[in-house]
Amino acid sequence: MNQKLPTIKEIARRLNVSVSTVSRALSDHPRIGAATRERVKQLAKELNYEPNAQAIFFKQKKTHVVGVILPYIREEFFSEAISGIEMVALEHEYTILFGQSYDDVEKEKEVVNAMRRQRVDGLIISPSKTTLRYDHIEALDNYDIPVVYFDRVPLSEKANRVYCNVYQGTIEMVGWLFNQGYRRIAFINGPDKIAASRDRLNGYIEGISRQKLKVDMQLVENTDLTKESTQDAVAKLLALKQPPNAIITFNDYVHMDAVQYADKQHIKVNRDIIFVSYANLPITAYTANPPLASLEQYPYAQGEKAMKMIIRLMNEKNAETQEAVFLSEEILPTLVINQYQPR
Amino acid sequence: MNQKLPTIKEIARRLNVSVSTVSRALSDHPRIGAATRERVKQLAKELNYEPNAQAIFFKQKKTHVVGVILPYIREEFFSEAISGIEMVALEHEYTILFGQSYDDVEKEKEVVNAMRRQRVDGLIISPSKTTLRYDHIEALDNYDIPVVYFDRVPLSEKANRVYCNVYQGTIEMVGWLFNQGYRRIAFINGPDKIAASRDRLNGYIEGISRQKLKVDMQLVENTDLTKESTQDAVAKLLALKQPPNAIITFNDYVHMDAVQYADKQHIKVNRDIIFVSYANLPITAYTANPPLASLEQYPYAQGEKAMKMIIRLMNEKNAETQEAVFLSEEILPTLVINQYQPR
DNA sequence: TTGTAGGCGTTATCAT
DNA sequence: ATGATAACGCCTACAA
Repeated sequence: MNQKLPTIKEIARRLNVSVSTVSRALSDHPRIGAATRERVKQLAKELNYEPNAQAIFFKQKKTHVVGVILPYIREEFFSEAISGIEMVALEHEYTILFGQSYDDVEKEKEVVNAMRRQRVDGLIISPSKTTLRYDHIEALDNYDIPVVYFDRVPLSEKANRVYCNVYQGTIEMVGWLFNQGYRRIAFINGPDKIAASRDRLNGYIEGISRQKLKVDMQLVENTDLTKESTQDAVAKLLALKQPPNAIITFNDYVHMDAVQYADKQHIKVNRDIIFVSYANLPITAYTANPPLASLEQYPYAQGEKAMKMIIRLMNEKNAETQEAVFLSEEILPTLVINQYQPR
Repeated sequence: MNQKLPTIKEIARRLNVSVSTVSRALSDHPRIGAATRERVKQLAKELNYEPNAQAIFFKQKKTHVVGVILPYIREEFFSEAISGIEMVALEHEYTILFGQSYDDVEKEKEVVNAMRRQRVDGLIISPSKTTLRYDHIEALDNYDIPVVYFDRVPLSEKANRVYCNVYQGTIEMVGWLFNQGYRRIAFINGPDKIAASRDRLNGYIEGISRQKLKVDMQLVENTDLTKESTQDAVAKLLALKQPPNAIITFNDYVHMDAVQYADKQHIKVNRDIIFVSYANLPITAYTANPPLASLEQYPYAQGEKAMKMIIRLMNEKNAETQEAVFLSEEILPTLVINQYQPR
């Protein structure tokens, strides 16, 4: 073929009617003759007519594009999340503009601006771990671009958020460890500025307290999520006069670095010290020492919810309604116990 | 703010000049007075004017959107690849429309059609493993949408392709195994319909032959890439009268399933039988039994090349030039030897 | 029930 | 050097 794509104008010309007639016929407008409607639809089908989405979006001042910014797509958690986003987007005929921040706030700014210039209708973002101020994201408000924070949500409630309640999950996790007989429960938390870490810590403290144990802050370390930092944290815990017999790690990636190091230090992972974690990534099933338990955070479901939320916000924007009401959706995690024999 | 975004029309109104003057001033058109140019640029800056990409693309009949369809983004190989694509896209102000086929040809058709309706300017695709016919993709030719096949390329040369030369890589791999003293080298290949498998097999046969060994097809099994199928293949190899002492697997995911099964069968992985693989995924470093060697295929670089190729094709399309010339780019893989002690 | 015309933001082609 | 106008594809208020 390679001929030009048919337009309503072309159909109108061939049928000797006006473009508006064609437009109405194709959109089943009530005030149109049944006969003409069929003639138009018939020819449209023959010509393989498809409306030009670009033209429609342009006229409507919409792009039907939603920006999605994630730290690292290669992390299974985020690739699952974007799959959930994609699924809902496809159902609603939205398109995903994809970008990574590589956990770098400067890169994040670049990508946010690129998306603004592309006039995305909305943005779903899981901010980088170095993002402490949200100015560059909040600036989108000036452009009427709604934003949904996802998984890594700001502390402030003045934002639309979808996240997993790791606070509750952590309490449950500590309770489970207690019931298994563990009393010296350590925690390798993430960067202390981010909400994900704060929630875990609060859950940990609450969980320990509920078991009438004393919170010992010597058992709490932080990692900036690099391998080196995680290993430092493990080393500090191992060097304690009374080392822990259980270690909770920030997520499965931290877990993998932690147990790799522990293994090198001749610790029998999940026997001398048991390890539990967050995320429950399928890939851990293949690793030498999977976590004995991991908190499933349902990234796919989170992605779906985030996309549904942004769609709702984009529609409300049209309606020009309310005065700064923020949406929030919480997912309850599940503690998944791994069935396997530690070596 | 929340006011409407400024347009050239608005700037023109305020400056009492015509829109065309503004347009020319902003685009540094030669026939424009230096004074007016500065006045316009000044005001544009004050108003934070940004050209409406939608309007420009609409007029140019371009979307500046490139579709990318991958089987599974959660596979590290593909997430690396899309990162390479993203990087080049960003540099050239292209946007990525993202979709997954989940290795299902029907889903792939859906996504391809969705992208066609969105009028992507080009498509980069790594076809699903169940894609045997390419009609639905080739149909894009009728819409003047260039296609670049990526990694999993069709056998036919009548397509634009970016791929890794696993044929050469496999020869090298077999040579390395031979030099290490292994003589019974088995191969668990992928689905035999896809080019990736064909190339590996040819490389294997050539590699074995170059070492003056006899090709024994009993040592060659196939997997459809599911865990079960892979385990069947391992089982068959183990059941041979003369089992192999080295096994090459289709990729690191197949490797992981294979060694997990071998381990259950009380094989000492990488001692009784050594395992080598393709992809060299970082995640394997955390697994119980990483491949002793893995063929690095540089997915990021492949992604970059694919994006550059599609950009070139999209530009040529404009020029309405040549008669079906197909581009092809090949990346040479590297055999990476893992430094670690098998258990 | 159908046609006409204007507009979305921008660029290009004519004029002036 | 600058302005007026048409055009891209579609929709819609208004007119007939």
